[in-house]
Amino acid sequence: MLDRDIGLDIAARLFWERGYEGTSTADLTKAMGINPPTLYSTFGSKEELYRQALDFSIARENSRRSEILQSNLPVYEALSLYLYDIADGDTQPDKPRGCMVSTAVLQHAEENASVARMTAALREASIQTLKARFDRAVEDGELPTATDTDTLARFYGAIIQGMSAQACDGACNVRLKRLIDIALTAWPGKRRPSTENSD
Amino acid sequence: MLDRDIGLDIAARLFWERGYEGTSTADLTKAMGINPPTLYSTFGSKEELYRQALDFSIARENSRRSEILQSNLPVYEALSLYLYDIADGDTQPDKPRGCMVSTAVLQHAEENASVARMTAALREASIQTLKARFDRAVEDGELPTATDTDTLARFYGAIIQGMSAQACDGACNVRLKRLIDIALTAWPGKRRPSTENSD
DNA sequence: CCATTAAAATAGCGATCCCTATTAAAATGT
DNA sequence: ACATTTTAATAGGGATCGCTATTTTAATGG
Repeated sequence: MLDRDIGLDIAARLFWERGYEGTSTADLTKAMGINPPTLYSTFGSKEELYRQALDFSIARENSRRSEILQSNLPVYEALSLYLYDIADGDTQPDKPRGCMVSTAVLQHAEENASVARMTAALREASIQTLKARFDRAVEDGELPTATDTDTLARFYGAIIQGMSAQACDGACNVRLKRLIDIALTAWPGKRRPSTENSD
Repeated sequence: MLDRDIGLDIAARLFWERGYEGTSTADLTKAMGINPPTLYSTFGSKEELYRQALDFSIARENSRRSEILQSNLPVYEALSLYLYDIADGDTQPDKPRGCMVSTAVLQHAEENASVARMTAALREASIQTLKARFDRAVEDGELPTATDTDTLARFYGAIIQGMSAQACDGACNVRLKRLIDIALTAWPGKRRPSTENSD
């Protein structure tokens, strides 16, 4: 029998690269080096395995990223580092491009609607985490009282999703970070350096 | 035999909703009311049909959107209307959510790599169209000479992709437009109204 | 050492995938 | 009206889908 965490790591990587519908149970068992019955006795079903692989991967990333976001840094600095960290995650060498969650299962066959709801809920949770940090910034006087933190969180959520999409299409680390730098000029009260070429 | 354009319209809608991998040829023939051999004699293959359905749909949208973008309006106004039009397209009633191209085939099985390259090329073309408009704005003195128009185009491209993703997750028209309004405050030289709630 | 439990591998279920050879129906020409 | 061409429908091929019953192998207990 295989180690459960190793299996989840292998599954996560396959789902990450090929998506839920693009990954077959044959792909999964082959990559894990197990037989089909082992997959089903260990993880329940393909959908359950996907859920567990997502949880497993998110748990790993979240410790570092929530540390950045919930640190005592000024909210603007924390957001910057958070976005840079995501850009790095989208473009790791020897890893699939983009984010495993941000752009997963957006289109899908009817039979996979519950899987799509799952990833959508994860994306919403990620936006709510951003919003909560922004709300704290308002309380701390770092942002104007009447700031629309919900829209602000959805704006940076859109940036995160856009970065994932562009990373899937081949965009490199540096290109994503240039994009982040523009997104950060939309921060409330920030003065804009007029977006010029450096070369 | 069915009318070719009607067939493409039906196919486009199915692919739009379910994605390439989530749409089967049985779905397509059933929705068009034809038999499998007719599909293959008319459109060649599933992949060819997808390509033709994309071209067909893009041709329809592009006339209006490139009119907006290439009009004599100031570039900032043109961009605003362009983005609003996309937000509307992402949230049409009785149509699938999101954009048929912006977030299509980001993850995929190996066997569908050529389909993914196709949609990636369409996204890149869309970004280059934006960049070309921004370059013209630089020539016309609407933007500083040293503006990094490439990054600026990729930034608004990311917004477009993020909007599509959030529309797939259920975001409404108004929510997307609030998001656009923030994105527009990142426009070079724009003064930022500090992003407050209107209610 | 044998009986019993637990683990792994094989084999294959019914359904569906994309696509096509073959048959049936309809349209056309003289 | 009949032969010919064109179009549509059926049937199904070979492969794969997610998943499981069954068999084989291995580990454990007395």
